Amino acid sequence: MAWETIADLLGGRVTVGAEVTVKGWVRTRRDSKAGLSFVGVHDGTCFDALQVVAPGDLGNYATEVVRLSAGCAVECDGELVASQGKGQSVELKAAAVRVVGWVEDPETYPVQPKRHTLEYLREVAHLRPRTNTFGAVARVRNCLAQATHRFFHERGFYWIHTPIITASDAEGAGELFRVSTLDLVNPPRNPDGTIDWSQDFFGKQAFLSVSGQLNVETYCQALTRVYTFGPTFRAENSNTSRHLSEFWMIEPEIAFADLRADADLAEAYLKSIFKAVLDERGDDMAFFAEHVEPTCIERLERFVDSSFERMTYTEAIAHLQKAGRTWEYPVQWGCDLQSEHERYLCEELCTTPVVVMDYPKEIKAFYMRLNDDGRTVAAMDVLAPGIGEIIGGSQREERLDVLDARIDGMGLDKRSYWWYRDLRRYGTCPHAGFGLGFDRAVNYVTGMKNIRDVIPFPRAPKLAEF
RNA sequence: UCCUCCGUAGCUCAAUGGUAGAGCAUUCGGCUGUUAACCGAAGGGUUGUAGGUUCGAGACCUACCGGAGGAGCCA
Repeated sequence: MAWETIADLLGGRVTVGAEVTVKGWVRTRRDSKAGLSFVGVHDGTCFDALQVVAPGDLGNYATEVVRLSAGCAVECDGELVASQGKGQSVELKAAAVRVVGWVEDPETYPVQPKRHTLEYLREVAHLRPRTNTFGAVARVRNCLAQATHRFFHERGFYWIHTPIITASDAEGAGELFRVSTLDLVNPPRNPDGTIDWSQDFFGKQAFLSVSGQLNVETYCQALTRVYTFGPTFRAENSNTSRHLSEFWMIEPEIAFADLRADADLAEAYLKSIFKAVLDERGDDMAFFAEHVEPTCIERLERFVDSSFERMTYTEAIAHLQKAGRTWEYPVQWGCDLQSEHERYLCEELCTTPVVVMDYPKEIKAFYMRLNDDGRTVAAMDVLAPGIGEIIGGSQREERLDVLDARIDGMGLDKRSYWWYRDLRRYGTCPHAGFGLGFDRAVNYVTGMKNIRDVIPFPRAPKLAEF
């Protein structure tokens, strides 16, 4: 008998009348003393469960079938038949139900067939994928990841595997996790008492990468269109619903391109992966719309059909000053946009994602290209309702003299960037790119409020149990 | 890291400073081609931890631990 997935059985890809085997985990059991039981079986291949009808004349009916509880692993053989009941089109008329793995203490099985809080489920992260919510998140997350690779592949981008261990805090993008094999209790020391990093594994200080951007720029300057997609690490003591210590970032980089082309790419990319979710994960999105965020489907549909609002930083400041309200953080040209400002722009003023471009150079990174006005850089942030900054990008400074002036001006050491500066010495060209917080994108799509609930095993301060 | 709120049964939550309760789950019984089924019964507690106030603390005070929301940092 062929082993079929529940997605294929419920999706009409197996003909009614076929003899099949199904393997999965029990969600619910309802007994009919008329002599049969209904067992809801999930295998995670789609949102819905398969109803397995177990007749009372099965050899193990009294001894095993009626003892099935949530979480048990089973294999069921039987005929796929049209359902007599409501709620499902087809069901499995079981000829055999084999219990592969029992739940040893049903009373304390952490995932009961009832509503659990997301906070509680975080404490049982090894079992939460068995719930409707986390199964749906996992499938949508995968859909977004596959759609990401498809989007870039179809446009001639190459996926570059940038390193996870890096020897320099190149970007200055935050606190770093140190990678070291030195003895913490008794490290080798220099004559002046400081730690002698030359004796460490890499012969110098090393850290987990906070961004693949600087590395991927080198491949951009050879392969034209490239991107990274991998884990990124920040050791900041951030305790919020939108920060993780380990998160996944997508960073495309395009040569012979300016900031406008960069914004165009960001918009096309987001629309593409959101459309994939609408096309491929209707079952899961229907669940999110019903139980998590009622507007999540129409929000995506509107997103795919409309265009981003675009404004300059200077225009954004003007909008905020005209908003007719007092801000906790006063608004004036030159200040960084705070959460309350970003929220107003995308949630109230536009009610759509907004691209803010051309920020003051003082509040942005050294590698962003200086505009002709001499006071702004070609940077952009894409702000999404409910999430905040989902994309940060820029056109890169391709002129060596300007780049050097920026490095000096920010008090950085040019020698640390020798290979990055080399790119400007050998065939430099305009180029641009952005970083997308993948997990934040999953939040936006699903309507899930906390970033710890859209990554399988969240890492955050004091959180690394699983 | 800062501000605010929260911590009671396996889970979700009640309980004026005065005998710790309900729903779901679990076990047992009844009923039914059932849909988070339904009806009845039973078991289940060092109220996050450690001190303190009080005749008496789940409740009030202090510290710590854990969680949530907001802020900062950012993606």
